[in-house]
Amino acid sequence: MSRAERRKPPRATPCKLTAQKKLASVPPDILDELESLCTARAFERMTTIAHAGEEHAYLCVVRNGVLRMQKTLADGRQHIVGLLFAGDMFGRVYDGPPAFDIEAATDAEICMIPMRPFEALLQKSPELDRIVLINLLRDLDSARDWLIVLANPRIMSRLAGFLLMLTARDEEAGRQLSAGGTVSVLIPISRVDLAHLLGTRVESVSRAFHALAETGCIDIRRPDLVEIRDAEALAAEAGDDLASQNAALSEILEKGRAGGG
Amino acid sequence: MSRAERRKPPRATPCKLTAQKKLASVPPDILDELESLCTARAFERMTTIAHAGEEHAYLCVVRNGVLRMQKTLADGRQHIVGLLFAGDMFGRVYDGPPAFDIEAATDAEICMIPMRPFEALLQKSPELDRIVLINLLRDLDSARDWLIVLANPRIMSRLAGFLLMLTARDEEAGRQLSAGGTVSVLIPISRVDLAHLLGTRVESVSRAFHALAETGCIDIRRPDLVEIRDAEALAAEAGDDLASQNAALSEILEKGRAGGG
DNA sequence: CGGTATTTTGAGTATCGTCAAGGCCAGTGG
DNA sequence: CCACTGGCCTTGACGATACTCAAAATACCG
Repeated sequence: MSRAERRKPPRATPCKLTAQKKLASVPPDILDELESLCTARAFERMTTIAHAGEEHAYLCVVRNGVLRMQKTLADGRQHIVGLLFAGDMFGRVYDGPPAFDIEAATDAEICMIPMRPFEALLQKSPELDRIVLINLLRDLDSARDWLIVLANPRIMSRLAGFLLMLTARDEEAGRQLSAGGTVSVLIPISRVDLAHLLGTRVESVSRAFHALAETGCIDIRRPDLVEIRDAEALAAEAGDDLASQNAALSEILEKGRAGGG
Repeated sequence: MSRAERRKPPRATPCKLTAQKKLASVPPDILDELESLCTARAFERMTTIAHAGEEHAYLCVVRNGVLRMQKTLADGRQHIVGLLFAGDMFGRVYDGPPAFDIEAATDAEICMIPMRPFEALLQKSPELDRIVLINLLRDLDSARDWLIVLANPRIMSRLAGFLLMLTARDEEAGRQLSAGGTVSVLIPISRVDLAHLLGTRVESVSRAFHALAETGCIDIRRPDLVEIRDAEALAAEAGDDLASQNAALSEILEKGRAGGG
């Protein structure tokens, strides 16, 4: 079923873009045009949303769920270079085909706007253009965050970095942590995918999880659900440079230090 | 001396931006305005060009030399997240302060355009805006290339990937390789920096260099100058996914395969 | 020519990758 | 309702690789 849905995305419904606070600065008339162009579509887990080498026909905004950007190698192995969460955009305006596939890591809903009309709108609205540009800058920062995480020689440290970045993405989690409490993080991808993302093997990922649990940093509730018990220890394990470098993350740790002792 | 020059860049000279083929599609009148705003400045090796946390006052284009983007950690260690070569742009339009320092890895000349007037020009010229946008997309691809290189578990493979990306950046080198010949690549950063970039230690980098020399992939002329003897073997070592994924690189290898046997 | 920074080499230890087997969970079919 | 099956996660053992510490060799600069 999911394979058959690849080329014809299912369940097109109108989409309320006004909910996206990212788009707050866009003038109402442009926003109206955007909404008329935009359809929300649901994708099942494991379905491919965009293929590497095929020009993006849509500019997309993730409404909910998690997407993964990946390169599928000749031998069938997959290499993940990033994850996309709610609010993230993708689709390369003005440019040629992408180098990566986009797949739904979980069931996901996506706002899709046909590319050509979107580009036309981009030229009409400097505000919208700015948002796209700033969004790209954020993506770049995010990719460089990943570089720092991956540059860490120890797998356990890389996993710590991953967990922190996952937490930083989620405002809700941030609030709970800064209240001095613990927070549960849902890990949206399998161990295999996580291994690809961290540049290692499944077994090492598993061992790293349990090593972090051993030191009291985390508590493994389910394979895909961990509780952050000591965010600071986790940050220390990740190398601390990560925390000092990521604004959202350092804010969380800062608050946690003040509130939770 | 070099420390003193940090805040007041030396030797401001007018700058011919028409030479940048990237800017070919910009209308002449806009280009004139750009050139009147732009001054070229020379930076000595090791001098800081932009500080993390300080908003960029200039949009910059590298004329020659190599720059490194890095995070300086609390304990003084430095972590490199990318290199900038001739033609590369940096400076975040519309956005807040950057998370990384920019330092000259070699002596370098840089075109600097004051940010506010540049942003004004950006709103006047959709062509210029597009160029900035597409440039960002390229940076993003480049960062993701790095992710794939860094995800490789073996240091020797990461070094192979680094050398190939270095070669792919340099059109001259590409041409020589595609003629079936060998090509010498100047490594613009020290072993320590390279170790930081590859997420490992100096000793391992050194060993990896000599391991690649042992297998005949490269020839070490000087510590900072290696000759690529077998680009294909290097690509195989780097994992091949890198080559298939990077357009410039695969083109070079393609030509080399056809021309040099 | 001497002093310094960088690179290289060596030995020992920790970590990770590989191969193999076992356990847990959900979905399937009796 | 229960046994079976397949996918995913975990654990164990062993060899390969990389990190740490220490020291020597080389290149660079005045």
